[in-house]
Amino acid sequence: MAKRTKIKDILKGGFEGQEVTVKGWVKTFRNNQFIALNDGSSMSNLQIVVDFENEDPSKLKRITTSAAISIEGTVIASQGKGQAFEVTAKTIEILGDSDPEKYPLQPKKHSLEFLREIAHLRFRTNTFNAVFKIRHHLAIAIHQFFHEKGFVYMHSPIITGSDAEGAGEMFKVTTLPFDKTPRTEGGEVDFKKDFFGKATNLTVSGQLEAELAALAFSEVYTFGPTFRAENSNTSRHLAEFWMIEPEVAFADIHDNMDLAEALLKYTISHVVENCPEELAFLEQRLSDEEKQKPQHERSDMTLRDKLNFCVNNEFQRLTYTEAIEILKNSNPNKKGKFQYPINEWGADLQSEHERYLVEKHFNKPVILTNYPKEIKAFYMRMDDDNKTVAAMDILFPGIGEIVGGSQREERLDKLMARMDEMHIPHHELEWFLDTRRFGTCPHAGFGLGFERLVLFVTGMTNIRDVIPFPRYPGSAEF
RNA sequence: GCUUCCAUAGCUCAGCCGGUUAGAGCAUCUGACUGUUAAUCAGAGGGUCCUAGGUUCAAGUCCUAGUGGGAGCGCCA
Repeated sequence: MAKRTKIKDILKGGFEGQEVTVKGWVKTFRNNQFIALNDGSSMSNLQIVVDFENEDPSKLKRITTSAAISIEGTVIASQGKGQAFEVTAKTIEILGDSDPEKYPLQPKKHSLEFLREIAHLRFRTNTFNAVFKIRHHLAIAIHQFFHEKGFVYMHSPIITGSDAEGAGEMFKVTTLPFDKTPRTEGGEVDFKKDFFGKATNLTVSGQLEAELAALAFSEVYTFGPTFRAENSNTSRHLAEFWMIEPEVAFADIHDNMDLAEALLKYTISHVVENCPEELAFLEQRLSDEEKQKPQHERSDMTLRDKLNFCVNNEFQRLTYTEAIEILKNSNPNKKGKFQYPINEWGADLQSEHERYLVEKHFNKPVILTNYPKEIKAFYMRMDDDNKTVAAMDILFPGIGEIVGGSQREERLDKLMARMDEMHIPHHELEWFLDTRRFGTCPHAGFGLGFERLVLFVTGMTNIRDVIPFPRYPGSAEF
């Protein structure tokens, strides 16, 4: 095949006067003369100038929106105003036709809901080009951050034999036939006959496995798909999502907060530096959206303002107890504006409370720590007061909880006592308890929801629009 | 799972108090134009008004149920 020059490189300059071959998909074909060509290397299109008077009219008719074409031609300084360079076509080859009567995308704004229904084609839009480029850069930045710090990237299993991870409903993994499942004498499903010889599920968290590795490598992280079979119907939950879970030995909750804050700032500023074109586009998109909203709901910060603000300011750290005091004395609580009024210590915080703290009271990312033990998981380290645990949640404006983590309970007796209180059978987790038997040490970690980070950085509002093929209740298309 | 809003052309939407043959912009097709920038201009085609019941002389419009979608809530990352 003829060597292809990427459109991104041509637009950068330095090709003037050269013969090139470019390939891509037609965005628009104007005036029977100008092709806007895109190959995905850049959000910007390359203008191809066609000598229509000397070109086969039947071929010109096949240059339709989203047709794949190959052009040989010369790079010249553009005679038009919209771009610095363009290519005058010498030969045009149609690689793949696109029937304009049937192709659903037009050169105009489409609703995100419509594009979600044609997720296989939405990659060809500017918005999703930008979103998935940023998603890529965030993933790379995460690996880079941990690699530079000497963390070991650990692959935790996707199929798990443990049903005690405690992070929600799980998807069953089985090869047993549904119509005639083998039964034990007691009438229960006999999982001894199943593929793994036991009941298995898709993982809801790689944390417990990451802890095992952390107590050997000191610093590890996982980054992989995670599954929750919850019937969650919101703009920030998915049934299949990607999660980053670092786990660090010889670290306490403060080290944990420092790590999470540094990770978020590093990845966000990586995107600010490396994706200026994509951010500029999404910023414009967002401000157009905001113009549709009533005045009081509009944000006075642009997307890049928000990102820079987040990078340049300390996250607000406070304890659950302090947060309850603020909420108790807040105007909306006094005026009865909260759907769930805050009366006493111990109440679980609702999203209206989190939003008040983050978006109204502090107006910046907030790290909440030391929650009551009753509303947190069994593995979190008990504080000296025996009432709270060393948990930490990071709350972001517009997103809510983006990180959930804790210092882990490293003391065997205390850990087992908590398991008993929460009715978690020890035999399921003997392997986990072994880490507390053989060289236990203080350690901490957290889970970062990757799509929630992508949501924040792109300024998108529905999590289904920041993962290529979203899975949620009632939907597993493509 | 709960609350609430929505469903009319390929897309985005209008359609008044229930009353004639359901409209617009964009897209598509035909023609014109030929340095355009979501090109422009002229014309044409395009409808199971989500589905099923019901009320009524008459339903896109009102009622009930279902389906699908959005937003909010819960579960959480």
